[in-house]
Amino acid sequence: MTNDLMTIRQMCDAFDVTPRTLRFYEAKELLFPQRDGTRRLFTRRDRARLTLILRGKRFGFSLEDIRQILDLYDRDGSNHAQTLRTFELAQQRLAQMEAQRAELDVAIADLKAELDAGSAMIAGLRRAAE
Amino acid sequence: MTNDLMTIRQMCDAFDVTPRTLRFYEAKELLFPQRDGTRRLFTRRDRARLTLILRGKRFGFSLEDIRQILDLYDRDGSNHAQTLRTFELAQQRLAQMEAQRAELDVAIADLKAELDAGSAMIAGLRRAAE
DNA sequence: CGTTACATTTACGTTAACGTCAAGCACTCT
DNA sequence: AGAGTGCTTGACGTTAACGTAAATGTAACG
Repeated sequence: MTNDLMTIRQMCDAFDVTPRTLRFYEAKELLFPQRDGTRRLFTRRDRARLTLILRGKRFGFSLEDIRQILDLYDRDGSNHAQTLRTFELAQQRLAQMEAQRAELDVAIADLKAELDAGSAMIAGLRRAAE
Repeated sequence: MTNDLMTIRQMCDAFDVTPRTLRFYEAKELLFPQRDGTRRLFTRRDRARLTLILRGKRFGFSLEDIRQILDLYDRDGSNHAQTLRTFELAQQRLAQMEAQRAELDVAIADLKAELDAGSAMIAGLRRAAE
């Protein structure tokens, strides 16, 4: 079986992050590796948390958002209200992302239109430059 | 007819930007207002440029990108190669935006899936918190 | 002339998520 | 002992696009 404790390098290789990132996450209290003297040893719990952190980032959550969510469960892993809170955050984030996509769609459509229209944009630039 | 020269406040009202923004754009050499003593007076040319700047921002261009494009036409308003260059930049930006939208679509789909699947994410968070 | 209302320059502050040194300890191999 | 490798803790640097505050000017109104 895989050793339960991993060095910083093993973590970096396994999750494709830099040592700086792991130390940064520890400083931000997202991870809590054990110590062997001065060296960090990451536990199964750290790996589970890191997995969630990276997933959260893919969803566009900030590290601070993620830390808060993780903390909710640190302090009370069985509170149903906390679970609901997490759902709410996820829903909010989803709404944000969809709004962002909508804006992006408009911008893409506009830009395409200008390119297709025979360079209205270019003409505009000409005028702006005199 | 509208006065050809506008004060900073008239510009702010007309374009919905702050004075700081206009001064910032001048510092970045995107605008070149005239002076009445110490005060700025924005010309028709400045207004045309600002319109393009704001349009460029909607498309996600950085101010530096915009400045470069504008400069191309400042230095040579009739060079066909410059026009092509602008097209290229626009096309690149379009490709970026579409890639970004694709990523966003994946993230949205993933997040929806986790929410719909009966909180796989929540379960993961529980485990990560122990 | 005093106040009000805008204007100006200068310059530090903000935000996120790390990057990039610098200096030094700990172990191992030879 | 010396060399090499890897880990550690600081601590400042980076990026974009302004925000914000301080000190000052000046134009018009009454």
